[in-house]
Amino acid sequence: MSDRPAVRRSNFLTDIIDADLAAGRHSRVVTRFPPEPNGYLHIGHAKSIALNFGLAQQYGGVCHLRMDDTNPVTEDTDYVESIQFDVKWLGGQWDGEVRYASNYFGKMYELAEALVLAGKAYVDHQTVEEIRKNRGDFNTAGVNSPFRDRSVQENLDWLRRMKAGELADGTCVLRAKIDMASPNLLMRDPLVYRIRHAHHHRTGDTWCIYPMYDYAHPLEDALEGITHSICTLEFETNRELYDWFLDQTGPWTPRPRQYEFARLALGYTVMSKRKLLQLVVEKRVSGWDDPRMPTVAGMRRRGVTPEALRDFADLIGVAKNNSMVDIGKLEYCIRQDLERTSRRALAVLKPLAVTLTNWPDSTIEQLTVPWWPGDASKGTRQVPFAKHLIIEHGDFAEEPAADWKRLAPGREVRLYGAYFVKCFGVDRDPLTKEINGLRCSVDLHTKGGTAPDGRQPAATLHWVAAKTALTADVRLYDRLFAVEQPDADGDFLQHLNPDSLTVLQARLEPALASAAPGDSFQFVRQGFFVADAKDSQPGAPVWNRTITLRDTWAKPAAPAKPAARPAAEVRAKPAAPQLGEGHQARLDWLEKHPEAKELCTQLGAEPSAFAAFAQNPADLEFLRQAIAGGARPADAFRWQRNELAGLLAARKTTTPPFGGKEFAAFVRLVTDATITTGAAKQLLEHWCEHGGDPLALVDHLGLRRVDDTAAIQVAVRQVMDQHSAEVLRFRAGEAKLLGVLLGAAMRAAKGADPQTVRATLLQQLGE
RNA sequence: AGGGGGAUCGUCUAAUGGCAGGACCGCAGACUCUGAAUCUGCUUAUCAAGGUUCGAAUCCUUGUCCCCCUGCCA
Repeated sequence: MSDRPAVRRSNFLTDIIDADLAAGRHSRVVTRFPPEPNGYLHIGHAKSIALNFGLAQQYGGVCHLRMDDTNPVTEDTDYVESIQFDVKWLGGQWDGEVRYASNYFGKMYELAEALVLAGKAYVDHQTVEEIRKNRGDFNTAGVNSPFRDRSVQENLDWLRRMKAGELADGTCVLRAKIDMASPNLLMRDPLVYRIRHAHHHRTGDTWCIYPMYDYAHPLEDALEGITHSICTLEFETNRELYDWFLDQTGPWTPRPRQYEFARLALGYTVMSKRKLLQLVVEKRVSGWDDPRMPTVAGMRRRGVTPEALRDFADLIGVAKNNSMVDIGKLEYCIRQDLERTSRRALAVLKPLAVTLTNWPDSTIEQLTVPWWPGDASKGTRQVPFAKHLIIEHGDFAEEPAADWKRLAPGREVRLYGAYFVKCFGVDRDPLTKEINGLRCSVDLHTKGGTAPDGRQPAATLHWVAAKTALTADVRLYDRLFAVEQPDADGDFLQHLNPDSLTVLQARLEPALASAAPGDSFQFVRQGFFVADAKDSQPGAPVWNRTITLRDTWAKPAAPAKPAARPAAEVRAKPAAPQLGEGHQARLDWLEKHPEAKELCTQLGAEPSAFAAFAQNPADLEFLRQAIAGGARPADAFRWQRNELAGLLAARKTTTPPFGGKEFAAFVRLVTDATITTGAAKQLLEHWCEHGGDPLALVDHLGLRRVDDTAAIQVAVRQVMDQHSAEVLRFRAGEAKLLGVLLGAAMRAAKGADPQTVRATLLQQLGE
């Protein structure tokens, strides 16, 4: 995607892909970016684009660009164009042609008929309200539709009439027959097709029924051979349905899997399409590409580069945490890129006239100034210097503060690329008394900015010559919203930043007249500016400020930092264990189950914790069998609860691949000291994965306990030799390195007792 | 209430039972023809309580807090 050295990104998705590749589930990675063509792409999409295209690139796979155009009433060809443009601009290179969900309408319909034939879908004539009402809610199961048990033939007839256009919008829908009592509301007979007599931007009037997202999306993925279907967190609940539809229509090779990551939330802006649209419609901004908008088009016009956006995506990473990204990170990426790519130019935003009293009236000197500071080889331009100059109003103070470095009465400064000047007089408007001009002298021996005597002024100022300076519109943009979370409460519009746009008539050095639309410059000491691509005229660019320079001196614009959490408040939190109502309920449960209670007493287990465990009948029975099999009760309980449970959870199951009796044999291995605890964990993991006989596995895996102290000493010695640096540091006082050394020693002295190894290590370390 | 997710410096994110790391921000200094950039250094974190383990951010238990799900949108 870019020519930068490929960085190895590591996140939960690369972990999954690594595992898939290692296990041979896929031989190559196919991802997709599936926007709905009903709006402009924004920076959140840019994150998704970087992710999907980046993952494909990182693994040598491909990424598809697919328009998810299943709802004809909101979608449009114009959006299709802008989306393609933006994706390309961001550097996304999709595999083959642009794809469209609508390309698969025929296949999707065939599969829907197959669903009906298989008795897995039915046509429902309930009204919208009835469907909603009968779906139930979080606490109550839904009720079956009266049309749920229609015959296959009847369903097929109705479906074909829907497709044939015989029915008006809303007459009926096709629903999947799943489970109206599912705790996941999406599984309560979700809609598959609805009737929409609407013109589709691609299929025209061919169809009058359109598939719903939950049905269409998995099929689009499967049909395209997508391996990893990556979407945002709010679709987690939809995954069960995604899998259901694929299971009912498959088998598919490859079989796509859906994974979810946290969408981007950025401070001082809004990201929802609805709110962005509202800003446009209500003319709070000039359009989708207003430079203050977080849209890709807006940022492009603002002067943000695709490189900056990609760097930003890399910087913020990918995870499942709901997070709010500090907008400063975006600003950092923008500055960092522009810093190394932009030419430097002189422009004065708020003018203050300067007259050089010792400069000849009519002399205009052309100074040659490099576009890149300190590197004339990359190009120079002529900058005229004359008697009447303009400097930045804010660069002069009549009564300077103690740390003031700029111009003041009696002080000398350097003019960028030109001469040293010294102020000796201030002119005022006779009426307002405001300063309207400075009288200065110029040191003619400092041409180019260096003094023969080597003196260095405290400041270097930007400037232009009054007579030759261009006058141009410069638009100063700031954050669109005044608060970090505009949509946290109430109406987000009330948080609009009234100062998000300021238009100035600025004075520019003449060379800037030839800037092409889209050209970026750093206006020295001001910020990065781009010639607007829309409003610039040939020879007369209009400028947008992309971003200011970082300013560590005067920081009025810096947002107040949220105060650090007061430590006292943290400590004030009650340290006492909080026992919820579940605690008492579990104790009550134990009272009602004397057998379990007796077992609990026998184990010496904490009653509430044991009850929580014992409330699962399968787990309790497993434990009973283990005890019956001869395992010491407390050990059986501990190993089952602390170790086995975790291993099973990691394998997404609850039933172990062996019975309680076999488990007892395993537990006895530890109790009778045939193997150490550490070895037992290894054994258990292997056993869960591959099955077999635990006793045989002990020798097969070489886990039998080793008590040979001589062998342990050799192993420890070896480890110390291999980790001499750590040993040195440990001896120098870094006690935490004992863990590293001990870990290595444990692995070397396989099967040895940890205490013995530890003692041996400590002893040798002390020598 | 039910279901699905999540909790690590102020912010974002690593560490897959063995040295809590990086980046942004901030602070201090150096350098500077941009109070920028660059360079150097520094401050700051495992939601809580128990348990398992030689060793826990990581495994187990119980809590706490946050997000998502009841469109014929995607």
